[in-house]
Amino acid sequence: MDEVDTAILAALQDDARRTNKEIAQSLGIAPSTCHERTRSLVRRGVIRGFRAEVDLPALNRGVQALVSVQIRPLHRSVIDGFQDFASGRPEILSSYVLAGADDFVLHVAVQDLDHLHAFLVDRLSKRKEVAGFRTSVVYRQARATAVTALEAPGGG
Amino acid sequence: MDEVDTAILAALQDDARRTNKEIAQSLGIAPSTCHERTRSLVRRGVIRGFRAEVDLPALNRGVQALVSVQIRPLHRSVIDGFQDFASGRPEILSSYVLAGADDFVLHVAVQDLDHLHAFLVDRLSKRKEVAGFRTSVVYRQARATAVTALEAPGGG
DNA sequence: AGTGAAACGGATTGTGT
DNA sequence: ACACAATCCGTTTCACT
Repeated sequence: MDEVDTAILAALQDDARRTNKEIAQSLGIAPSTCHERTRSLVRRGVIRGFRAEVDLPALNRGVQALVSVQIRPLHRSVIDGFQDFASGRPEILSSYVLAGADDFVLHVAVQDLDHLHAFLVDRLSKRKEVAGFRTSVVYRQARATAVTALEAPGGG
Repeated sequence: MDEVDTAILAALQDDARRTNKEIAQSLGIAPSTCHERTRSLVRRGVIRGFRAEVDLPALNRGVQALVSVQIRPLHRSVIDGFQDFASGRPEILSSYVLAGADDFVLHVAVQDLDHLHAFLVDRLSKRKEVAGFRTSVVYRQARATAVTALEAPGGG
């Protein structure tokens, strides 16, 4: 992970369709070099994949919320079962399994507040393992443009 | 957003480097048709962009956490200022502005627990507007493979 | 809006330095 | 690691339906 790798990674996180030629030129290296570096990043697993990013409002998902959920009993089978449930629900973008007071956080995106309420009371509350939950509507979200490598844990 | 648009969207969310030819073939349509559909999705803003997805452990970011933060006073300028701070910190992947008891949730990814602690006590606690925070370490995360459109709010 | 074909350009590979 | 060149293949455009 030198400077060139980092720059390529930043470029592809910003726009995965940027051509190899363009990136090479912007970095002042040969296209063949840039190409091999990019292949290496994929081969080493630094790049997990290339994905299209969708606009949630355009898909009738103008309302987002983070839902903190407590699960009981806190057994592996129950946790796995709830995560399977979460993976199967179209409303849920991602789910986090946590340490601490909350066992799960669900990132949901739905049409409007009515549908959020319906999801919470008709779907989530119906689950036997759900001991409680707390909902926070998302006003705004900001994401890092490019995720960069941090210093090695030992070498920092 | 008909069936073809949805299928193209799903394919590109799964792998943005899938070729137009491949997608067209899998859907049983002509490459030129598929190409125009994809262009339309981008033009209409349904596709916000194409991004490389990175592997956090490969970038020395093996520890993730969600940090709920309370901010005071709750003025626009303070909220915007804190969000700017969040956008500038390399540890932070994304930040959410919320309704409810928590004003912010920060999704952070750092090398290890030592660095998480250091970020919390050296960076976050130092901010005057931070009235309190609660940290949940992430054990696991699951993301939806493809985000699909939901029924229109009025027509459902 | 969809199709087929033709032109264009970048990806990919191999060779040599 | 870099540069060059040559092939391959997908993208892109266009005329037609």
